[in-house]
Amino acid sequence: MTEQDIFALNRHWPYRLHVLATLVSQTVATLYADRFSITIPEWRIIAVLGGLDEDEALSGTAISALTAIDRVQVSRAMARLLDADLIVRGTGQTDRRTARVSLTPKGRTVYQQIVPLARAFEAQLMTALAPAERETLDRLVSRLQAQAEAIAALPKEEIAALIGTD
Amino acid sequence: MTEQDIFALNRHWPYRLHVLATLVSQTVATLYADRFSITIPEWRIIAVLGGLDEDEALSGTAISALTAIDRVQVSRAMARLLDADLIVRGTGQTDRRTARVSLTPKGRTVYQQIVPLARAFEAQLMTALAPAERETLDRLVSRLQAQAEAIAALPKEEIAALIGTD
DNA sequence: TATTGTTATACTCTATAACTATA
DNA sequence: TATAGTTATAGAGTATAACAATA
Repeated sequence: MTEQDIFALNRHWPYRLHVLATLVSQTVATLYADRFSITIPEWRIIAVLGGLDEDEALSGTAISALTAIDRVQVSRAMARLLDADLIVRGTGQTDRRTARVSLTPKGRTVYQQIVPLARAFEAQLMTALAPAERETLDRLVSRLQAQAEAIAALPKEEIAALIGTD
Repeated sequence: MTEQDIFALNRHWPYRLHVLATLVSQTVATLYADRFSITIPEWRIIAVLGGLDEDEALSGTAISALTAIDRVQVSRAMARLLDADLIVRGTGQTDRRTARVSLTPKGRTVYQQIVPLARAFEAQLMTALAPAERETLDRLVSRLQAQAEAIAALPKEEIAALIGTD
Protein backbone atom coordinates (compact mmCIF):
# COMPACT_ATOMS: atom_id res chain seq x y z
CA MET A 1 0.00 0.00 0.00
CA THR A 2 1.61 3.24 -1.10
CA GLU A 3 1.57 6.44 0.90
CA GLN A 4 -1.27 8.08 -1.00
CA ASP A 5 -3.44 5.00 -0.87
CA ILE A 6 -3.74 5.34 2.87
CA PHE A 7 -6.93 7.10 3.68
CA ALA A 8 -6.23 10.04 6.00
CA LEU A 9 -9.39 10.68 8.00
CA ASN A 10 -8.15 14.04 9.24
CA ARG A 11 -7.80 15.26 5.64
CA HIS A 12 -11.30 14.15 4.73
CA TRP A 13 -13.66 17.11 4.37
CA PRO A 14 -16.84 15.49 5.72
CA TYR A 15 -14.87 14.54 8.84
CA ARG A 16 -13.19 17.93 9.23
CA LEU A 17 -16.42 19.83 8.84
CA HIS A 18 -18.13 17.60 11.38
CA VAL A 19 -15.34 17.90 13.95
CA LEU A 20 -15.20 21.69 13.67
CA ALA A 21 -18.96 22.19 13.73
CA THR A 22 -19.39 19.83 16.67
CA LEU A 23 -16.67 21.46 18.73
CA VAL A 24 -18.13 24.92 18.10
CA SER A 25 -21.69 23.78 18.80
CA GLN A 26 -20.76 22.02 22.00
CA THR A 27 -18.85 24.99 23.33
CA VAL A 28 -21.73 27.31 22.55
CA ALA A 29 -24.28 24.83 23.88
CA THR A 30 -22.50 24.75 27.24
CA LEU A 31 -22.51 28.54 27.44
CA TYR A 32 -26.22 28.78 26.67
CA ALA A 33 -27.12 25.92 28.98
CA ASP A 34 -25.17 27.43 31.87
CA ARG A 35 -26.63 30.91 31.53
CA PHE A 36 -30.07 30.47 30.08
CA SER A 37 -30.86 26.77 30.50
CA ILE A 38 -31.70 26.44 26.83
CA THR A 39 -30.49 24.09 24.14
CA ILE A 40 -29.17 25.00 20.69
CA PRO A 41 -32.48 24.26 18.88
CA GLU A 42 -34.30 26.38 21.46
CA TRP A 43 -31.80 29.20 20.93
CA ARG A 44 -32.31 29.05 17.18
CA ILE A 45 -36.05 29.35 17.56
CA ILE A 46 -35.62 32.30 19.89
CA ALA A 47 -33.18 33.83 17.39
CA VAL A 48 -35.68 33.82 14.53
CA LEU A 49 -38.58 34.92 16.72
CA GLY A 50 -36.48 37.74 18.16
CA GLY A 51 -36.11 39.29 14.71
CA LEU A 52 -39.86 39.77 14.37
CA ASP A 53 -41.78 42.96 15.07
CA GLU A 54 -44.03 42.99 18.13
CA ASP A 55 -47.17 42.09 16.22
CA GLU A 56 -45.60 39.42 14.02
CA ALA A 57 -45.54 35.66 14.56
CA LEU A 58 -44.31 32.54 12.77
CA SER A 59 -45.88 29.17 12.10
CA GLY A 60 -44.13 25.94 13.05
CA THR A 61 -43.40 25.23 9.40
CA ALA A 62 -41.84 28.67 8.93
CA ILE A 63 -39.70 28.18 12.03
CA SER A 64 -38.61 24.80 10.72
CA ALA A 65 -37.52 26.32 7.41
CA LEU A 66 -35.71 29.25 9.03
CA THR A 67 -33.83 27.21 11.61
CA ALA A 68 -33.06 24.01 9.63
CA ILE A 69 -34.75 22.02 12.40
CA ASP A 70 -37.34 19.51 11.34
CA ARG A 71 -41.03 19.83 12.22
CA VAL A 72 -40.99 17.20 14.92
CA GLN A 73 -38.03 18.72 16.69
CA VAL A 74 -39.52 22.20 16.39
CA SER A 75 -42.67 20.89 18.01
CA ARG A 76 -40.71 19.46 20.93
CA ALA A 77 -38.42 22.44 21.37
CA MET A 78 -41.49 24.68 21.34
CA ALA A 79 -43.09 22.58 24.06
CA ARG A 80 -40.06 23.24 26.26
CA LEU A 81 -40.06 26.96 25.42
CA LEU A 82 -43.77 27.19 26.21
CA ASP A 83 -43.14 25.44 29.48
CA ALA A 84 -40.37 27.94 30.30
CA ASP A 85 -42.72 30.81 29.37
CA LEU A 86 -40.35 32.07 26.68
CA ILE A 87 -42.83 31.85 23.81
CA VAL A 88 -46.58 32.05 23.35
CA ARG A 89 -48.61 30.45 20.64
CA GLY A 90 -51.90 31.41 19.16
CA THR A 91 -53.85 30.01 16.25
CA GLY A 92 -53.86 31.34 12.70
CA GLN A 93 -56.92 33.45 11.93
CA THR A 94 -57.41 32.38 8.36
CA ASP A 95 -55.95 28.87 8.66
CA ARG A 96 -56.60 27.43 12.07
CA ARG A 97 -54.15 24.56 11.54
CA THR A 98 -51.20 26.95 11.72
CA ALA A 99 -49.65 28.17 14.94
CA ARG A 100 -48.73 31.80 15.50
CA VAL A 101 -45.62 31.68 17.66
CA SER A 102 -43.88 34.68 19.19
CA LEU A 103 -41.69 35.59 22.17
CA THR A 104 -43.09 36.50 25.56
CA PRO A 105 -41.55 39.52 27.32
CA LYS A 106 -39.43 36.99 29.20
CA GLY A 107 -38.43 35.39 25.91
CA ARG A 108 -37.55 38.78 24.47
CA THR A 109 -35.34 39.47 27.48
CA VAL A 110 -33.50 36.19 26.90
CA TYR A 111 -33.12 37.11 23.23
CA GLN A 112 -31.66 40.50 24.11
CA GLN A 113 -29.18 38.90 26.48
CA ILE A 114 -28.20 35.96 24.34
CA VAL A 115 -27.63 37.77 21.05
CA PRO A 116 -24.63 39.77 22.38
CA LEU A 117 -23.27 36.52 23.82
CA ALA A 118 -23.65 34.74 20.47
CA ARG A 119 -22.00 37.64 18.67
CA ALA A 120 -19.14 37.84 21.16
CA PHE A 121 -18.46 34.12 20.89
CA GLU A 122 -18.52 34.28 17.12
CA ALA A 123 -16.18 37.28 17.19
CA GLN A 124 -13.72 35.38 19.36
CA LEU A 125 -13.85 32.40 17.02
CA MET A 126 -13.35 34.56 13.95
CA THR A 127 -10.33 36.38 15.38
CA ALA A 128 -8.48 33.45 13.79
CA LEU A 129 -9.12 35.10 10.42
CA ALA A 130 -8.51 38.56 8.99
CA PRO A 131 -11.58 40.38 7.66
CA ALA A 132 -10.71 39.60 4.05
CA GLU A 133 -10.25 35.96 4.94
CA ARG A 134 -13.66 35.89 6.57
CA GLU A 135 -15.19 37.13 3.36
CA THR A 136 -13.33 34.45 1.45
CA LEU A 137 -14.53 31.79 3.87
CA ASP A 138 -18.05 33.14 3.54
CA ARG A 139 -17.93 32.76 -0.23
CA LEU A 140 -16.32 29.31 -0.22
CA VAL A 141 -18.62 27.88 2.46
CA SER A 142 -21.68 29.26 0.66
CA ARG A 143 -20.62 27.42 -2.49
CA LEU A 144 -19.98 24.21 -0.53
CA GLN A 145 -23.38 24.53 1.12
CA ALA A 146 -25.04 24.92 -2.28
CA GLN A 147 -23.19 21.89 -3.63
CA ALA A 148 -24.09 19.80 -0.57
CA GLU A 149 -27.74 20.79 -1.02
CA ALA A 150 -27.60 19.90 -4.71
CA ILE A 151 -26.20 16.45 -3.96
CA ALA A 152 -28.60 15.82 -1.08
CA ALA A 153 -31.56 16.77 -3.28
CA LEU A 154 -30.77 14.01 -5.78
CA PRO A 155 -32.50 10.63 -5.64
CA LYS A 156 -30.26 7.94 -4.16
CA GLU A 157 -29.68 6.28 -7.52
CA GLU A 158 -28.43 9.53 -8.99
CA ILE A 159 -26.03 10.05 -6.10
CA ALA A 160 -24.76 6.53 -6.73
CA ALA A 161 -24.33 7.30 -10.42
CA LEU A 162 -22.62 10.59 -9.62
CA ILE A 163 -19.96 8.99 -7.49
CA GLY A 164 -19.61 6.15 -9.96
CA THR A 165 -19.84 3.23 -7.59
CA ASP A 166 -23.07 1.48 -8.50
CA MET B 1 -34.60 48.13 16.18
CA THR B 2 -32.33 49.05 13.31
CA GLU B 3 -31.44 46.75 10.45
CA GLN B 4 -28.07 45.66 11.83
CA ASP B 5 -29.45 44.99 15.29
CA ILE B 6 -31.52 42.12 13.94
CA PHE B 7 -29.69 38.92 14.50
CA ALA B 8 -29.47 36.98 11.24
CA LEU B 9 -29.16 33.32 12.14
CA ASN B 10 -28.14 32.34 8.63
CA ARG B 11 -25.15 34.67 8.83
CA HIS B 12 -24.03 33.24 12.16
CA TRP B 13 -20.93 31.05 11.80
CA PRO B 14 -21.75 28.46 14.46
CA TYR B 15 -25.10 27.92 12.74
CA ARG B 16 -23.67 27.83 9.21
CA LEU B 17 -20.98 25.36 10.14
CA HIS B 18 -23.48 23.12 11.86
CA VAL B 19 -25.95 23.16 8.97
CA LEU B 20 -23.27 22.37 6.39
CA ALA B 21 -21.60 19.64 8.43
CA THR B 22 -24.93 18.04 9.29
CA LEU B 23 -26.14 18.00 5.71
CA VAL B 24 -22.88 16.45 4.50
CA SER B 25 -22.81 13.90 7.34
CA GLN B 26 -26.38 12.84 6.80
CA THR B 27 -25.93 12.39 3.08
CA VAL B 28 -22.81 10.32 3.62
CA ALA B 29 -24.43 8.39 6.48
CA THR B 30 -27.27 7.33 4.20
CA LEU B 31 -24.80 6.11 1.56
CA TYR B 32 -22.83 4.06 4.05
CA ALA B 33 -25.90 2.68 5.75
CA ASP B 34 -27.43 1.60 2.45
CA ARG B 35 -24.35 -0.13 1.14
CA PHE B 36 -22.47 -1.35 4.17
CA SER B 37 -24.95 -1.13 7.03
CA ILE B 38 -22.53 0.89 9.09
CA THR B 39 -22.83 4.22 10.85
CA ILE B 40 -20.47 7.20 10.63
CA PRO B 41 -18.63 6.40 13.91
CA GLU B 42 -18.16 2.82 12.72
CA TRP B 43 -16.84 4.07 9.38
CA ARG B 44 -14.35 6.33 11.13
CA ILE B 45 -13.02 3.46 13.19
CA ILE B 46 -12.68 1.32 10.07
CA ALA B 47 -10.93 4.24 8.35
CA VAL B 48 -8.19 4.51 10.98
CA LEU B 49 -7.77 0.74 11.32
CA GLY B 50 -7.57 0.38 7.54
CA GLY B 51 -4.46 2.54 7.46
CA LEU B 52 -2.54 0.09 9.65
CA ASP B 53 -0.16 -2.58 8.48
CA GLU B 54 -1.28 -6.19 8.83
CA ASP B 55 0.48 -6.74 12.13
CA GLU B 56 -0.46 -3.42 13.72
CA ALA B 57 -3.35 -2.68 16.05
CA LEU B 58 -4.77 0.24 18.00
CA SER B 59 -6.06 0.60 21.55
CA GLY B 60 -9.47 2.05 22.27
CA THR B 61 -7.90 5.23 23.59
CA ALA B 62 -5.85 5.63 20.42
CA ILE B 63 -8.94 5.11 18.28
CA SER B 64 -10.79 7.67 20.35
CA ALA B 65 -8.06 10.25 19.77
CA LEU B 66 -7.76 9.55 16.05
CA THR B 67 -11.49 9.63 15.32
CA ALA B 68 -12.66 12.39 17.69
CA ILE B 69 -15.15 9.95 19.15
CA ASP B 70 -15.21 9.62 22.90
CA ARG B 71 -14.24 6.45 24.75
CA VAL B 72 -17.74 5.36 25.55
CA GLN B 73 -18.94 5.72 22.00
CA VAL B 74 -15.84 3.95 20.68
CA SER B 75 -16.62 1.08 23.01
CA ARG B 76 -20.17 0.82 21.71
CA ALA B 77 -19.28 1.22 18.05
CA MET B 78 -16.61 -1.47 18.52
CA ALA B 79 -19.19 -3.80 20.01
CA ARG B 80 -21.27 -3.45 16.84
CA LEU B 81 -18.21 -3.94 14.62
CA LEU B 82 -17.21 -7.05 16.56
CA ASP B 83 -20.73 -8.34 16.19
CA ALA B 84 -20.56 -7.75 12.43
CA ASP B 85 -17.19 -9.51 12.31
CA LEU B 86 -15.46 -6.44 10.87
CA ILE B 87 -12.87 -6.09 13.64
CA VAL B 88 -11.08 -8.36 16.08
CA ARG B 89 -9.70 -7.44 19.43
CA GLY B 90 -6.90 -8.92 21.41
CA THR B 91 -5.24 -7.87 24.64
CA GLY B 92 -2.06 -5.85 24.98
CA GLN B 93 0.95 -8.04 25.77
CA THR B 94 2.74 -5.63 28.09
CA ASP B 95 -0.33 -3.87 29.46
CA ARG B 96 -3.28 -6.18 29.62
CA ARG B 97 -5.72 -3.34 30.21
CA THR B 98 -5.33 -2.12 26.64
CA ALA B 99 -7.14 -3.60 23.66
CA ARG B 100 -5.42 -4.39 20.39
CA VAL B 101 -8.02 -3.73 17.71
CA SER B 102 -7.61 -4.46 14.02
CA LEU B 103 -9.70 -5.26 10.94
CA THR B 104 -10.75 -8.78 10.03
CA PRO B 105 -10.40 -9.79 6.36
CA LYS B 106 -14.09 -8.94 6.06
CA GLY B 107 -13.44 -5.55 7.67
CA ARG B 108 -10.55 -4.94 5.30
CA THR B 109 -12.83 -5.68 2.36
CA VAL B 110 -15.32 -3.13 3.63
CA TYR B 111 -12.48 -0.63 4.04
CA GLN B 112 -11.30 -1.21 0.50
CA GLN B 113 -14.80 -0.70 -0.84
CA ILE B 114 -15.78 2.25 1.28
CA VAL B 115 -12.65 4.36 0.84
CA PRO B 116 -13.24 4.92 -2.90
CA LEU B 117 -16.85 5.78 -2.07
CA ALA B 118 -15.76 8.31 0.55
CA ARG B 119 -13.25 9.83 -1.84
CA ALA B 120 -15.74 10.00 -4.69
CA PHE B 121 -18.32 11.70 -2.51
CA GLU B 122 -15.78 14.19 -1.24
CA ALA B 123 -14.65 14.86 -4.81
CA GLN B 124 -18.23 15.59 -5.87
CA LEU B 125 -18.68 17.94 -2.94
CA MET B 126 -15.44 19.75 -3.66
CA THR B 127 -16.23 20.30 -7.33
CA ALA B 128 -17.85 23.46 -5.98
CA LEU B 129 -14.34 24.86 -5.50
CA ALA B 130 -11.32 25.28 -7.75
CA PRO B 131 -8.11 23.58 -6.54
CA ALA B 132 -6.63 26.84 -5.31
CA GLU B 133 -9.83 27.58 -3.43
CA ARG B 134 -9.68 24.20 -1.76
CA GLU B 135 -6.22 25.00 -0.50
CA THR B 136 -7.49 28.33 0.79
CA LEU B 137 -10.40 26.62 2.53
CA ASP B 138 -8.00 24.09 4.01
CA ARG B 139 -5.87 26.84 5.49
CA LEU B 140 -8.78 28.90 6.82
CA VAL B 141 -10.62 25.94 8.31
CA SER B 142 -7.44 24.70 9.98
CA ARG B 143 -7.05 28.07 11.67
CA LEU B 144 -10.70 28.10 12.74
CA GLN B 145 -10.31 24.58 14.13
CA ALA B 146 -7.25 25.66 16.12
CA GLN B 147 -9.10 28.69 17.47
CA ALA B 148 -12.15 26.60 18.40
CA GLU B 149 -9.87 24.17 20.23
CA ALA B 150 -8.15 27.02 22.05
CA ILE B 151 -11.47 28.44 23.22
CA ALA B 152 -12.88 25.05 24.18
CA ALA B 153 -9.76 24.25 26.21
CA LEU B 154 -10.31 27.27 28.47
CA PRO B 155 -12.06 26.95 31.83
CA LYS B 156 -15.64 28.22 31.69
CA GLU B 157 -14.82 31.37 33.64
CA GLU B 158 -12.13 32.30 31.15
CA ILE B 159 -14.49 31.82 28.23
CA ALA B 160 -16.92 34.09 30.04
CA ALA B 161 -14.20 36.69 30.55
CA LEU B 162 -13.10 36.35 26.94
CA ILE B 163 -16.50 37.17 25.54
CA GLY B 164 -16.99 39.88 28.12
CA THR B 165 -20.40 38.98 29.39
CA ASP B 166 -19.86 37.95 32.97
C1' DT C 1 -56.76 14.38 -0.44
C1' DA C 2 -53.21 17.34 1.33
C1' DT C 3 -51.19 20.05 5.09
C1' DT C 4 -50.12 21.55 10.07
C1' DG C 5 -48.78 20.00 13.98
C1' DT C 6 -48.50 16.40 17.77
C1' DT C 7 -47.49 11.94 19.48
C1' DA C 8 -45.21 7.36 19.37
C1' DT C 9 -41.29 4.54 18.52
C1' DA C 10 -36.74 3.48 18.04
C1' DC C 11 -31.99 4.31 17.51
C1' DT C 12 -27.97 7.18 17.95
C1' DC C 13 -25.32 10.78 20.25
C1' DT C 14 -23.58 12.98 24.37
C1' DA C 15 -22.27 13.41 29.10
C1' DT C 16 -21.70 11.58 33.53
C1' DA C 17 -20.90 8.29 36.85
C1' DA C 18 -20.09 3.73 38.55
C1' DC C 19 -17.68 -0.28 37.94
C1' DT C 20 -13.85 -4.05 36.62
C1' DA C 21 -9.53 -5.22 35.80
C1' DT C 22 -5.04 -3.97 35.60
C1' DA C 23 -1.06 -1.10 36.43
C1' DT D 1 -4.04 5.78 43.14
C1' DA D 2 -4.38 6.07 38.26
C1' DT D 3 -5.66 4.24 33.71
C1' DA D 4 -8.25 1.25 30.00
C1' DG D 5 -12.31 -0.10 28.99
C1' DT D 6 -17.34 -1.43 29.85
C1' DT D 7 -21.88 -0.71 31.54
C1' DA D 8 -25.76 2.10 33.22
C1' DT D 9 -28.57 6.04 32.99
C1' DA D 10 -30.65 9.96 31.17
C1' DG D 11 -31.35 13.85 28.07
C1' DA D 12 -31.22 15.33 23.43
C1' DG D 13 -30.98 14.68 18.34
C1' DT D 14 -32.84 12.24 14.21
C1' DA D 15 -36.02 9.64 11.23
C1' DT D 16 -40.27 7.42 10.35
C1' DA D 17 -44.90 6.56 10.85
C1' DA D 18 -49.39 7.27 12.64
C1' DC D 19 -52.69 10.40 14.03
C1' DA D 20 -56.14 14.57 14.72
C1' DA D 21 -57.68 18.76 13.09
C1' DT D 22 -58.28 21.56 9.36
C1' DA D 23 -58.10 22.93 4.61
